[in-house]
Amino acid sequence: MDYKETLNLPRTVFPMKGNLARKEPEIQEYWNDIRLYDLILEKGEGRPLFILHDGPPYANGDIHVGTAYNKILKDIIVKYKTMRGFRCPYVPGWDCHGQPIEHEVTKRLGPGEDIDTVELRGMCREYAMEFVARQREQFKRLGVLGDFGDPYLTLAPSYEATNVEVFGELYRKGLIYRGRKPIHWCVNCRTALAEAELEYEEKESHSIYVKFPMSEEFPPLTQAGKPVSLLIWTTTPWTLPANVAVALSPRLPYTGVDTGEEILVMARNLVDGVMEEIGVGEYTVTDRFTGPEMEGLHCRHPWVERDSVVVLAPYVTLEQGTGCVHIAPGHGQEDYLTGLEYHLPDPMPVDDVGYFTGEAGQFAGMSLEEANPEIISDLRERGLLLASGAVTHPYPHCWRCKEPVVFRATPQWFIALDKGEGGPSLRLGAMDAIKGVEWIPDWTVNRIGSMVESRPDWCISRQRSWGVPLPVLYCRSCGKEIVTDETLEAIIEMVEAEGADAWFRREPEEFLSKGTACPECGEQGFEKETDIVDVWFESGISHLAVLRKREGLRWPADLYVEGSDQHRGWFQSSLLLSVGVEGKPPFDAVLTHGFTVDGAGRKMSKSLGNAIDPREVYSKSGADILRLWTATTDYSSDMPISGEILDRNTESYRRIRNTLRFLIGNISDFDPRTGGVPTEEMEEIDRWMICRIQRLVENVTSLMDRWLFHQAVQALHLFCTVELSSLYLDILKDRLYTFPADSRERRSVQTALLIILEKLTAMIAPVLAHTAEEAMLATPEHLRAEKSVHLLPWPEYDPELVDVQLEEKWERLLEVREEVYRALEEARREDVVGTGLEASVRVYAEGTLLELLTGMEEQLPALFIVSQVEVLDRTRSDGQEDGPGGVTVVVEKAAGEKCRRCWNYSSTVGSDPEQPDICRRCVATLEEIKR
RNA sequence: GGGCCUAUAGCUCAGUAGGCUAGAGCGCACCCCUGAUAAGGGUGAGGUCGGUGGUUCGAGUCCACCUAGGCCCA
Repeated sequence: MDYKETLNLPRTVFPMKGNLARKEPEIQEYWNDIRLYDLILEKGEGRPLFILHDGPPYANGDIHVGTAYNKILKDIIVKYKTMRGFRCPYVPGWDCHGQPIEHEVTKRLGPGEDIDTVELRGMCREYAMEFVARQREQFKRLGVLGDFGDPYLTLAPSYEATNVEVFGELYRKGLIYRGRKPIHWCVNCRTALAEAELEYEEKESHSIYVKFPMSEEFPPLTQAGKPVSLLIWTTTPWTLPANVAVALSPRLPYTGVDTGEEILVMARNLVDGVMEEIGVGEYTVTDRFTGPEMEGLHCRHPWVERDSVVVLAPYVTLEQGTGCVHIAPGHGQEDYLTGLEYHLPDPMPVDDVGYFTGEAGQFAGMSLEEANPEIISDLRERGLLLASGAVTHPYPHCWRCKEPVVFRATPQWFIALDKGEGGPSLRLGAMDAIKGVEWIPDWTVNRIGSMVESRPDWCISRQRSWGVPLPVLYCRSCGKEIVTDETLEAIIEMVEAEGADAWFRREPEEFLSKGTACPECGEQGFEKETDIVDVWFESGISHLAVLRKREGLRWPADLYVEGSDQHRGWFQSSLLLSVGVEGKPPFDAVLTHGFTVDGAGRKMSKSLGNAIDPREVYSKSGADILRLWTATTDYSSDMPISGEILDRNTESYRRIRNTLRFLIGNISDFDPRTGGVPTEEMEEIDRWMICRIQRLVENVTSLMDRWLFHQAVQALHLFCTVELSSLYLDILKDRLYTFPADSRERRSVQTALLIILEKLTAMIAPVLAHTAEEAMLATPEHLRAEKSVHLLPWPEYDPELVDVQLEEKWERLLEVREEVYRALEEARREDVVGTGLEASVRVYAEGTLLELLTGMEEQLPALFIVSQVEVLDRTRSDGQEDGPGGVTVVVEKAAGEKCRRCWNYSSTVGSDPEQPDICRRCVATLEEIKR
């Protein structure tokens, strides 16, 4: 007879192999069919809100592993909070405007293709929407749940209009002003260029050494009675008209060099090289001094009637030049910053097309190229030129026309960080707001704090087409800026109705009531600002445009979750704009995660070839593998990912999956309503497991609440591996398989297994979103509480079910079990036994342990998974050496024959002549089954 | 160059207010099982806690410096 037929072996449709690549899309389709996202929100009606406000990724390119990480992490949090009883509407967003898209579209158009702004914007919109659509599908494929049918887009008219509202609000509060800032400018294309639009190529430039004569006393040098000059070196003579200062290093040593007739100031370590360059062989080095000693002294501009002041700048180095750097705040980024620091004037004598204006005096009307030699010869005539030559160096060129670009200050709009009209400045307000926010991990508060503390005013102008216009009109005749409630209202209304295109399509007068005259000069002609607003401004208002304006949401958000680069980016722009408008931060908590790096901790890059493509992972291994990786990785620093790391995660995944499979398979014939066993009537080990699962719930919940997802998942995995698979489930097999299906002993296990299955499935659901769902759908229908695992509540910890005494007792039993296994392994190696069931075990113990074991003697064979166990008093036995753990274990071949049914060895095998190859217990079981 | 951060077995992580021979799981090696079977069980080998110096009776844990790496800035 084939006794296998008489066993209760596990049965399930839940396959061992996940085949996630195929299965996950089916599950997602199921979610779609049952409208899961809506169902969850409906179920959450009336519950407290938890708002995780999504930071908008840029609508360009496909998702990479960092984006995937971010979205999955958010999804895990949303799913967890949902299960914990919150209503969590999640509205994904996209950042749709900006230079990279405009650049890409312009590039596709080809060179020299000048098209109308509105037409260009249309193409950009199309481009952005294409990537929104692509990324949306990719995010959904990761298992992310949210309002993907109606995401927020920064190009939506009402969103665009919010920019104008916020600009108006800040303008009214006096936080916005017009200033100047240098940008890369192509005089040929008459356009501003972003860093990405520059191509660095070798260029031959002038190389000149110029004297700036001191106009006041500096005793260490001037006491000699000779003229003293600072010696500068530059490759751009045309920037000299805009010179206002000479910068020295705050650290390096300087010296005066006496040529006989005069004294030249330069960095001490550069003297030899410089003197050779200017062709002076005989000289003496005089006093040594430092930059700070000269700070604030004045020199004369070579020809303009103004002084040039001595300042200090950290970027002055010994790499080239003289250690004295000519500063023209309108012509360089570093110069500009120094200008801000010292409140220097910023003359800008160069116009849009690269010609000097009247401000350049004698050089007015010349192009920069024409002016260069003129300036040099003028310097020579004045005796200020010490050397003139040529130098070849990398220089930025325009990506379109390939011509060299210039650095040129233009009027731009700024948000003032330090202006406070009747209140604290934006900076102080933001610093204060930071204190009221929970920063996760906690040290990130320092990072955002120091950044806000030290950042310069925020330049919000961009010389671009693809974005939201700065809503400013100017008087055509006097240049007066016009920003009034009236103009703002008109602009907001039109942008709401037609999108920001309205600004580019309409005439300036359409934003003014008829007959409006300039309040300054009384004229009536106006023009529009052509700059658009910085995209960081746009995304920084998302909390207002989305949380405030959308139904069902709430301002401020509970949580923002982004990568660490957003301390400079979105976290900060959102904070500043929120403090500016509302006086409060837009979030209660901010969780920052690190960046993804490869297995060696290095950043991912195409050239290194170490990048992992999330799309490849989900289409080969499954999104749940990526989700598991996300959850098991500590986000507080860099998050490594590599083939090996994914492999390890896949292993963990299989363990969890198979554990679920075993649980599901063994409750297929169980219905708790008819077969459930009350906890107090359960077998002791089953009660113990009920206790363990409570501990697990407590632990995992606490870790999740403290944002320690990786530890929570580790705890779940450990539970599956250690407590279930290698211990409990292994022990149970005999009871589950060989006992009568409806016996109390078997129903007791099944009751426990079902409880464990339910809790486990629920707790993995936020992470293994698909697998948990699949597991739920694989359980018998009458056991399912909901249509989807994501509609379930999070398991509640019940301290009533924790029995500390029971735990202590079992802890000791498990220690003994370990000793038994060590002895069994020894016996196996000596060929005494193969499987544990071939063994009979004698355990020698003493004291309380002996008492404990004697009391459990009946159950020990099951616990050790051996056929026979005898507990003996060690103190009464001779020759038994002390074993570790307080016990000594002796293994022998089990007595009797192997039962063909339950595989235990027993001397009762053969006692029933009709069934000679099974044990007495199995004979009885078969009798019962027959009935 | 500056600010913030990271560095514990091949991989992912624990290491509580400095205190016994530094832990776990995975992987690996070897063995068992074949009634969770492209599964399951067992035993075991892996770490000078990035390096150097210091504080201390005692440091993975505190301090300084260095190295490597990450983000941001220059």
